[in-house]
Amino acid sequence: MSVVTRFAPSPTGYVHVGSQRTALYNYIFARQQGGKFILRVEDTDQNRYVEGAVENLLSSLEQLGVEFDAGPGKEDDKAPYFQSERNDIYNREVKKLMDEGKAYRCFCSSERLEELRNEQMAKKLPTGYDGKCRNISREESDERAKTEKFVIRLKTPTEGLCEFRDIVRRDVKIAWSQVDDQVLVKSDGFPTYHLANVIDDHYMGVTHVIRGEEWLPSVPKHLYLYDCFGWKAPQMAHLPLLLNPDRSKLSKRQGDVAVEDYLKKGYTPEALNNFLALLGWNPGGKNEIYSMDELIASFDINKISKAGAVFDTKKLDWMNGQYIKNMDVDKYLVEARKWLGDVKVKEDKLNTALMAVKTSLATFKEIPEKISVFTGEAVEPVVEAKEMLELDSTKAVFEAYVEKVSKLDKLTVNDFKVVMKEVQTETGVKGKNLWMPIRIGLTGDMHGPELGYIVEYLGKHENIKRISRYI
RNA sequence: GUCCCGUUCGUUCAGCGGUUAGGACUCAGGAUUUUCAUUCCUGCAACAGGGGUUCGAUUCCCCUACGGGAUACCA
Repeated sequence: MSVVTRFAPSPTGYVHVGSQRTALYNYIFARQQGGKFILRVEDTDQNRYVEGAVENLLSSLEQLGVEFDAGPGKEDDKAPYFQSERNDIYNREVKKLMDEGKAYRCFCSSERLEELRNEQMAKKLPTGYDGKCRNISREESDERAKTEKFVIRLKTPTEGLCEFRDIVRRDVKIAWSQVDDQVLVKSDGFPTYHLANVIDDHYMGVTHVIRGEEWLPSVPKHLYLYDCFGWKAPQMAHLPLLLNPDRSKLSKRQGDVAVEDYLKKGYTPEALNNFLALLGWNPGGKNEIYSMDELIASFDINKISKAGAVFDTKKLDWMNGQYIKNMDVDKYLVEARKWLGDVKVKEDKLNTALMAVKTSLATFKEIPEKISVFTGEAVEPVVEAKEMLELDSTKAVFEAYVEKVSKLDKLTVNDFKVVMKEVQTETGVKGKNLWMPIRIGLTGDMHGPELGYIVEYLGKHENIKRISRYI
């Protein structure tokens, strides 16, 4: 049977990087197995509706190149892909459960439930529904349903052990006594995650459920539901969580968690995917840079690690820098131009300036700062730089430099090289004492991109003007 | 409280009964470069603790500690 995986986020308004990794693993595994990857929107919680969230979700996935084969906008015979539009299916299936006595209406108030929980906690007992409405007769239940609010609960086993195999966790055992009579249908008539998830996965033909570790304790409920329906359960793979530097669950409070945040900070989709894919799994070997195709080729679902991984952006920075350095020149130039911000650069010299900083970027967002050496005025030299300017040799270099440059019509990178050669011959100064004063004289700074680029960018007159100040 | 899951350098990932415990990032030092960056080389740095099993445990089992998750009419 062909593999079908799915990414099933609830539309919260942004894509969490942890979700992105889950989506990535589902996508990669499906592609590798020659299977199908589907996107399903889990929007059964009416209270959590966020305007524009679906558009945002779709756009984030598209930007990162995680392409689904079926989903919103790509409907097929399994559609709809919004859970909020599938209520007929859920109702139909729940009725079966009710008729077979595997689910029941519960009329308990939320106040009673809360009280119950507090009592159980106080007595150091496991918390959970006590089954008060479990044995109400169908007749009485039907009657009360006409006037009272209710939810529908699953009648889960009360004793024994639920044992199952997880691709990541291997063998897991959970006692049924720990499993609550899960609410399947809320009082507003919408299904809970547990119900909708199982029904959808079944009807959509999902073969592998790859999702976050937070779902592991719910697996018995899901397995039992498959059982009640007489369906074959998919294989499960519960991924380790992404963590904050203090090892708590990665959260907004301790930094950016949305994919779009990182895109806005100038990280490339390729680097972000590469980085995320290697958090929890690694093909081994020296190389850490993998294109999507390479990830698909080398991914091994059986080698996903069990422990949570800290989302440390240091490595992301390095990785992103690698992607920028190795980026095709044309692509780089197009992308880099989007990040100029307020910096005003002469159009005819823009490419020169951008190429000069290509190898020094960690993210695109650094571009304005990095190319400001071209566009800005010279900064005030630091002490060490000033000392350099006061050297006797510097005076000779500057005079010779101005003299040579004055004779030229224009000043290109190559002209500059020739000039420097001549200055060196004439003054006898070479090495650091030759080059550094020119750099400082022009920019005021001791560091920066290759001098030739700067010289060419500034042009003949500006060169003369800036150097002359120190003669 | 109860249950589940986890624990190898600071971070990340290898290792799957016998290894000088390996790679990558970070950091430090060096080489190259007119500077910074790049690139290259070198170095620092880890098996949470305690019991077993075994001729031999980082690898298998148990306990403890620590961390995380779940415990919702949220997903």
